[in-house]
Amino acid sequence: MLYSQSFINTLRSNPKDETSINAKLLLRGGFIDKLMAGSYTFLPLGWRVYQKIEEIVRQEMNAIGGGEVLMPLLHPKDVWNETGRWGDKGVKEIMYQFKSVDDREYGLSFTHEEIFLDVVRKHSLSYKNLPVKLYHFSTKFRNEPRAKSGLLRGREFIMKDLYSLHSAEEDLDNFYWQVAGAYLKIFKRLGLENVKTVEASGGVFTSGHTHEFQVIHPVGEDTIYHCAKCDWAHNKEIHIHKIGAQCPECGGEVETASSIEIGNIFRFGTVYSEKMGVNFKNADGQLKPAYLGSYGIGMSRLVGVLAEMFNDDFGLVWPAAAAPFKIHLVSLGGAAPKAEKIYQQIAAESAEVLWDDRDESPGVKLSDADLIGAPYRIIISDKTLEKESVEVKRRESEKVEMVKLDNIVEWFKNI
RNA sequence: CGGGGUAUAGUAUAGAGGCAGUACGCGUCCAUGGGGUGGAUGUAGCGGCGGUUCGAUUCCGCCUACCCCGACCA
Repeated sequence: MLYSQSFINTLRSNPKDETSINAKLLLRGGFIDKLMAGSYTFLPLGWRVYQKIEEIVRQEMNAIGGGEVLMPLLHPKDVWNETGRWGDKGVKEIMYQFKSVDDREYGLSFTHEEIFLDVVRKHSLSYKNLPVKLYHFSTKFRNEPRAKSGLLRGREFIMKDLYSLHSAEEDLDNFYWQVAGAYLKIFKRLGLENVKTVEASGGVFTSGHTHEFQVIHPVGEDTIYHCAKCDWAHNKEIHIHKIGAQCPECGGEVETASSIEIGNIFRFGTVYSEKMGVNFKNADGQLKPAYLGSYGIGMSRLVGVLAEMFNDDFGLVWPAAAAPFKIHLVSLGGAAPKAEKIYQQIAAESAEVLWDDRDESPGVKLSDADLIGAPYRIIISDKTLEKESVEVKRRESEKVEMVKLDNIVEWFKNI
């Protein structure tokens, strides 16, 4: 992609009204734009990052048998009344509900259990049809009392939510842990190594215990208690042990940490199915309520989390899997014609190259490259051309490497 | 929702009860060409409503928006 044609506008100074690292860097780098508190536009760079993450999540959801769909965001009151959630105090606090000019009442989606159940119950289900596993990427609206921290807590954000319906509790349990495994795989692919699977309460969603996926980070809003030795972890809400106490699993020491929640999984059992009449025929021909699970990942929040975690004094340092471009090609001085050739050669192999073709000073181009944070920077200049070479540098490293012009395409094939 | 803070150009910032300034950005021109290069020139601004005043962007009040702490939290 050509820089000059890409609507990339970096800022020289930090925005005065943002203090969170992710908001500062993403705004400065031209990844996002703020409409209002908790509501951001993803600009071309930011959307590329989002799409990288989305594709990874999609692959892992498909791998566990999920079918991708897209459910509506505008919901009629009636379906929410069936579960009794429309009038629920906790729900009313976060759900945007309103009356239209036609005097009918609507709500904006903050989750999709009701809609998913409504979709599946319209078909005669037998145990042979189950499980059903559907997921989608879509906007969630939540009237947060306080939006904050850039992309970490918005009033409108993108979530991946997966819903599953089962004929037996054990089947739900199995799938529940299968999703947990897929989630850890996703986070690992994104470069998030130390994600804790934390036992927690279900908030407005369920009275049973659930599991959250938490990244340990100082800006986190959550507090978790986790074992220093094994995988045991509890959310503060349900935690009854003291710091320094022994882990109930392995006897190791319990530590506390701030963390950011990036995913959450729920087992609802048959509660909502009973309320909404979501039944299936078992092998004996009897109608039984189906078992529901739901599983979320905060997609847009994940962009913020990565920005928050992967940066330095000069800008973002994207993990390879989420970087908007793999290669940031900078041409200096009279090297533009050669740069164009290289650009075309690399672009022919993959679209993952951004060529800064602007007529700007070296300092501007190099600073912007740091700010944008692609994993590899290639410089081609009169100086490097004297050696028939380009300079290659990894974003997180100081070291530069000279690579012969003739070998550059091959070089990138092998990384 | 409670507490604290802020509001001047696209961005970041000065400023005074009486013509609003600087830097960056953006436009044009010249020079330059490996870490936000130098010079010339142009462009664009006091969040809203009300009060005090001859006169308010400045003082006062209210509102709104944004940020932070707390409460809350798929």
